[in-house]
Amino acid sequence: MCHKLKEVGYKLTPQRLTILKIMSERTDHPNPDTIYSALKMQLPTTSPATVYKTLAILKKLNEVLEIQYSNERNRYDGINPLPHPHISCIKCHNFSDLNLMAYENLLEKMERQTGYKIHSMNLLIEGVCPDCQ
Amino acid sequence: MCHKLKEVGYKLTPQRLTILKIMSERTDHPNPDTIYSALKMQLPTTSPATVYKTLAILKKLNEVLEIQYSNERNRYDGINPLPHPHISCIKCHNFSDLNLMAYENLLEKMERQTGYKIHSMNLLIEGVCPDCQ
DNA sequence: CTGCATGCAAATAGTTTGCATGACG
DNA sequence: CGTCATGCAAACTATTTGCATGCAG
Repeated sequence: MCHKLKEVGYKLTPQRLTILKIMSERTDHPNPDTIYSALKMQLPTTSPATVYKTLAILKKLNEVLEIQYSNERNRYDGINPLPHPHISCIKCHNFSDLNLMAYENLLEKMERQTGYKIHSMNLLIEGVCPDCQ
Repeated sequence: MCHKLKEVGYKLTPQRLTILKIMSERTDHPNPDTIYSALKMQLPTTSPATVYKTLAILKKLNEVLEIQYSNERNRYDGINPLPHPHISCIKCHNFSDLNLMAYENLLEKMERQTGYKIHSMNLLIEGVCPDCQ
């Protein structure tokens, strides 16, 4: 991530480095506010604007995946920035990746079926997880 | 729709009837603002609040499907209120249903694979439609 | 030392809420 | 005629923007 930022000409500030670290470590798909809280722990004078600006950059560089989540705020995945399916529990709000073997095939199949040149396929499943049932 | 509303005890006001009409006729998955504009044509003194309140009711009664659409505002499908996949063109912003034959099978398969009791599966594909290529 | 990044505050946009008036049943 | 719905305005929330100051390169 650092390399990519530098390469494209962005400065490596402490704020950005910290956000990169957070995004590359967390597996829980944090939203901007969660990221801001984590960032503030280490840099108390930071602002939400910095988080939003940095996420925008990372998103543009495809270093982070933005995930729509019901009517809640967006979540971000900095570990696997390629579009992939997610599953979320409506009770405990657990939010995790979903390994769907047929996913890649599906994409090609869809292109053939629709004639579209597909840029992204977003699949979000919501339900009640085994523990909450 | 009317029947369902009455049944559950909601009053059939001109505003609601007009919104129901709009939602049952439009195939373009309008957002709240589009619905409000269409409503205002027939009832000029109406307000956005009424649209939001009515959509909330219809959504709760499963008479309308709410669709997440990238970072744009939600869209609503009053014709087929059951969750189903959508495909959208990032150039002309066409937004349409997608007939995906394997969809129902996929749901059962997912329940078996994940152990979740699935409430909804939202699939949104974005790309460039044949006309825009 | 030059320009981009930060952080604050203000602005914006979408949606929700409170409440007085009005209309459905 | 009682109750619920409406419509306005204000509140609210999340995000974006403008701008003066500060720091990376």
